[in-house]
Amino acid sequence: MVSIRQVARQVGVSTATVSRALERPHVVAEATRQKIMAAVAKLGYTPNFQARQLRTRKSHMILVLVPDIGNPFFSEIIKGMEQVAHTRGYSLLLGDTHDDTEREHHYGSRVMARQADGVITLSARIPFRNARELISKGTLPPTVNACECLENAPVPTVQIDNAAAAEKMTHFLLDLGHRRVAFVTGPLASRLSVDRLKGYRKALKTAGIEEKKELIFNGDFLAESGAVAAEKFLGLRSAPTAVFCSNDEMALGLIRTLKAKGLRVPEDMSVAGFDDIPLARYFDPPLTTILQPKLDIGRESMKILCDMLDGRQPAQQDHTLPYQLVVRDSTGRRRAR
Amino acid sequence: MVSIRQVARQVGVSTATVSRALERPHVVAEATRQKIMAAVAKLGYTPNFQARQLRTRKSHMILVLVPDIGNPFFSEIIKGMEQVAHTRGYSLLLGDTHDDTEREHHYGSRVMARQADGVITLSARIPFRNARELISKGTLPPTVNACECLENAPVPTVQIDNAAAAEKMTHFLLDLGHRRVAFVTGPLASRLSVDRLKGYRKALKTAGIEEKKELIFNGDFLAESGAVAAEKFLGLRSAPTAVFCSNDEMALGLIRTLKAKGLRVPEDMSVAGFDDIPLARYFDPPLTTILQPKLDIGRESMKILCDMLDGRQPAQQDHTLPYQLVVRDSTGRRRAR
DNA sequence: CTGAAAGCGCTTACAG
DNA sequence: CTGAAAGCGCTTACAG
Repeated sequence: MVSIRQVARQVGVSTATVSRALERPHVVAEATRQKIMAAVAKLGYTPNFQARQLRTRKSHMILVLVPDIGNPFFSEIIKGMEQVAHTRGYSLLLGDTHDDTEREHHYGSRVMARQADGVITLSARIPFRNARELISKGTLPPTVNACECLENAPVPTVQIDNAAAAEKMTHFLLDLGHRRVAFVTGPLASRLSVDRLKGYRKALKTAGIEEKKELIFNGDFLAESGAVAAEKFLGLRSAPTAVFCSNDEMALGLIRTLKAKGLRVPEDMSVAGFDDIPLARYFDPPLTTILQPKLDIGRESMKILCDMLDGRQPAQQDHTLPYQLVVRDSTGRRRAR
Repeated sequence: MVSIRQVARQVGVSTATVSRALERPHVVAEATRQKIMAAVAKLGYTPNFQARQLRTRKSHMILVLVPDIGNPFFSEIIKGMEQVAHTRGYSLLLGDTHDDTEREHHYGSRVMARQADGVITLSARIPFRNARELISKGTLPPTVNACECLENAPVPTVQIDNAAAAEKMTHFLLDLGHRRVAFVTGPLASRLSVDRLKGYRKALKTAGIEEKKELIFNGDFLAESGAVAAEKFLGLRSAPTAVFCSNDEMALGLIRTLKAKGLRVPEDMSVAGFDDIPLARYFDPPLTTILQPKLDIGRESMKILCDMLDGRQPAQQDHTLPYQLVVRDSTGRRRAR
């Protein structure tokens, strides 16, 4: 590896001058600068980032913690993060946590070790072992949360209003004449899943419809659990005429089972999803769902973190982005059976 | 930030001893070690990675370059990479290149700057501006390629035999009685897409079937291009009875248009895909496709790179992983019209 | 088993 | 506009 000293020697200047020529070209005499640039090119010099980072005490890396990078919902968000990070001179240190606390702490320690300047997490936990202590001491490293919600923590959060979105979708189904509207939850350990359930409940209440326990199925966001939910709902004495799933994958799994049992969607049962993953419009039937602005969630959370690293604290804690109810063909008016 | 000096001072030993206690505990007297560990805990000391990296000249980071992190095929592969990286003590520096050479070079320069010890790329290019020169000088940083194939470059490649897989699928369709088998390519700038096309052609040739130009559609791996392909094929005087798409998304887009036009799959037209993304089994009909071992591709490529970083060159350049023809319901025997 | 010292490759106040 | 010097926070041969 060629270092700054070799460039300096070649040109006959000090390393300080080489450093300046590279970092703040205008403070160096033009002639000097040109000689330096020529030497840099000739020697194929690339500044050592680690050295620079150590000296400037900045890594220009952002740790991104995701429960499952294979999930298309998350990977879209990360795409948005990368866009902003790139334009602002940061790189992504990616940690797939498998939703495991140990792994979160493992990666979180990289921030403590200054390998990253801050962290954006897509799960509901702060990834530091001694999070409470750090918070009370006011020494929590710059942290932003996307999609989830960290309670009692001074951490900016970027998400849609999950409860309101779920409420809206439920009302939409209700307005279509459905009275027995079932709901498939996500893993209830996550705040976002709970919020969606709340929204569903609130809509029922507003409409004066009694909540039926058997119409709520605890899913896990995987397509297969939608399939299991379908089996269960179909086994009921009185099956629902509409099902609202907490994500698109579960809706897809549910629809598949419905069709396998000879039911038509939406004629025999309406089905709605949540997220609007890229393939949702290609489902058969195309899925009615809640569009989450995935790229924007990624972009906004990264923007906030970068601002924090630049010393600008966000004006507010909660950043609520707009969602959209996308009506496609998987939902329809309730029909007499 | 508390540094190693403060720990040393607290215990009354040198920084060297603290460093040893942390890195090679057995070379330090047990009593000393315990005092040090106590101080570490008390002060909340975390070693500074950047300093360690600079000193040891190892970043323990791997640059992973992906054309589109939002693509579920790629994100599964990255998942596999992360698994191996984590167990071997490496972290992922993620670069989304949008298939853009400039961005590849931007991220590639991070390796030159020692911010990463090596790179795995999922595109067909070596991400260094002066790649040729580096190769001829023998100073190419450790590089591994996954899924694509870098010609004339001393870079290990991990992939399935795309040509053989495509050939097998084509034979499968032919054996079902189809004679007019269409093919939707991926972007032909990529070697892998060309290989699949080659396999398709070879199968036709072996079967003694003349290749028809109008039965080959140049797609781009997006669902929409499958839809466009469907329009085109349906507009032919003599439409194909089977279509083989170079990935699952295009197959899905194609199927949607087919259905919209009133055709049944597979009764009126058989459709096959490639990759076996997680949702492929939930398509309607469930998609016949080539299963690529995505996690294994990720794992294997990371294993090879880590081995290289440990000084172990891989025995061979090409690492060909097994694929699988998965027959589901989107393909069937050719029927008389 | 431990310490003093050198050094990884930069950047930056300070002085001129 | 430029240089000498200090220092970021570690690790490691060397010596004892």
